[in-house]
Amino acid sequence: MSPPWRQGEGDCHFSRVIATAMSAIRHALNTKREDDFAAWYQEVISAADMAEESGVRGCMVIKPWGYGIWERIQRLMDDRIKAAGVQNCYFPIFIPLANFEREAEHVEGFAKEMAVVTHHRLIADGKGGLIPDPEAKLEEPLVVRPTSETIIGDAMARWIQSWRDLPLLTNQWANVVRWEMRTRMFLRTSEFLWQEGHTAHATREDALEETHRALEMYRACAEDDLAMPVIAGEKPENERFPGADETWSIEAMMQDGKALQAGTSHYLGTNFAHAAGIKYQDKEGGEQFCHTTSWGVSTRLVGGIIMTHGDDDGLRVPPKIAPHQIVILPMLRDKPEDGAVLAYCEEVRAALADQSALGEPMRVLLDKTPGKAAGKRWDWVRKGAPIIVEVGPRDMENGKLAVLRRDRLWNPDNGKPNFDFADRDAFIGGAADMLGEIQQALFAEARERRDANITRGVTSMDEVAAHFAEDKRYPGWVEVEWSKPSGETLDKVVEQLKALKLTLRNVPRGGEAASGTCIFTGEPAVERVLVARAY
RNA sequence: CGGGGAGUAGCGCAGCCCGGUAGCGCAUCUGUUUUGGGAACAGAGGGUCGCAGGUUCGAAUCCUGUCUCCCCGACCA
Repeated sequence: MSPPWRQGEGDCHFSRVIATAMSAIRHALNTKREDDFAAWYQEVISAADMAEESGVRGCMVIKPWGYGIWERIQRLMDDRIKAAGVQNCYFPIFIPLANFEREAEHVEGFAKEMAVVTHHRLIADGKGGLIPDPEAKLEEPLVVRPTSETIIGDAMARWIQSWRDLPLLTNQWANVVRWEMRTRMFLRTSEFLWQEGHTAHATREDALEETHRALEMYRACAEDDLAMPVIAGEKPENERFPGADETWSIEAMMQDGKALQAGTSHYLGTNFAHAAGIKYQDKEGGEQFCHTTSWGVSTRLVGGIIMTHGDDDGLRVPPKIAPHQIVILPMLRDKPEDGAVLAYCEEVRAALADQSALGEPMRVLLDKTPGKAAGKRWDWVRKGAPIIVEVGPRDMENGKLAVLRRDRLWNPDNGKPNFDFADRDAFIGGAADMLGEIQQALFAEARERRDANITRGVTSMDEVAAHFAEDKRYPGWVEVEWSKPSGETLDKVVEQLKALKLTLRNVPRGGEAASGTCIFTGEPAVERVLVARAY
């Protein structure tokens, strides 16, 4: 089976490059996806200058290009959150230990990966170092938030008295800490950045509606903003958030065929309401517990973008989330005409920046840093700027520009960068459309790849095992019918799958009804569930 | 947290077994010649060899501890 990134591309540009000129192409990265996907992923992060190691286990320094992408995601997501009537708040990073003890499943889920603050002062150890002062031990340890249900639940209990106070719709942008055993940049770090929405409602119906609204918001953001196709659906019981009655997710397919849980939305029932005393008086004067929800997406999305859109030349950033959508590189030669070239570039920059693309002011960078344009070009290719424009003295004289689209980097005929020597005004006039096209092209490519790699109609565990056999490097996902077992029966299913390094992803929302028998239990199937290797 | 691998200049690595002036390629800086598409040549700068102890006249090299990263597993909304 060929790698997923070669599938679903038909006779498109990239395939022809592969066929005709691959050997001639000198890629901007050293590692190819096909040779070592994990090493390639890390190389993209360093080559695109997105993040670096920090010296603290599992924690990273997010550099301007990586953080700029996160800021774009934040901006677009925050707009969607606010449009839904949710208000931003900020809650403390330190949570009293006692808060966590209230919800039994929640404790169990997070206890093993908690950072705990036990002292509030340091003291000299007599050997030139510092130690926590034994005299300054906290009466009650504070945990560094791994999520904020408990502390926000406290606030909700204070803020809600009447049915008139509902629904209460809050969100916070914050960092959280989970002491992970094994970390990977962006995908699983000990500290990460996210948003967590927390809402309280009068009824189960209202809370479920909010759970689904958030899920749909995530689907729309992933697909329309990040150009990352996802499958929205409900998580099986064993994958639920600790303390949730229902957990829903969006699952994205990475180029190596693995699934990435890219966002979750939980219906928490009245579990946290009981734990924190979130109650309201209804219209009849009776006391009721609130139904709550929580939902979040994190910097993990940046990892998802890398593994969805990256190629053997680095990252490709969808225009909607690119910090710079167009980068202009003047060809400077330490000659008198340099000034005129720069002025010409500045005119082009200003003309572009004056316009809108994809509903926002166009983000254009004139890169004046010293150095040859040809060298800087590859830096921007690795970073994945959607459009790179190079301008030399002769372009200036002729009113032209050399335009390079990152999604069509190579000329299939000669294996060289696929420059289009465009008329200046025509390019300026068409730039917004071109950015829209790139956004669409990246999404279409990823969606075709995903669709080509979901296998349906698998009716036995033997078939599943064969499908995910060792020699198949890119098996993608499999959808099977099952009886939705729970408890110990489900545990056995999970164990069976684990032996094949497989996990249950989700039951796609609005999927076809099941008609056959469960491949795990042999009982009549009730729904279809996705099975895949996962990050 | 268990097993394995690694940490030497910004990046990629050699040197370690067998202790004796810290090296190579790329990148950077300077100069010259070039230059419409990832320039060539010459010269130069840059390293407490992850950190802390120990052995030794002498440690990148040997020993102990520790931190961090990678791979496999366990774990992981």
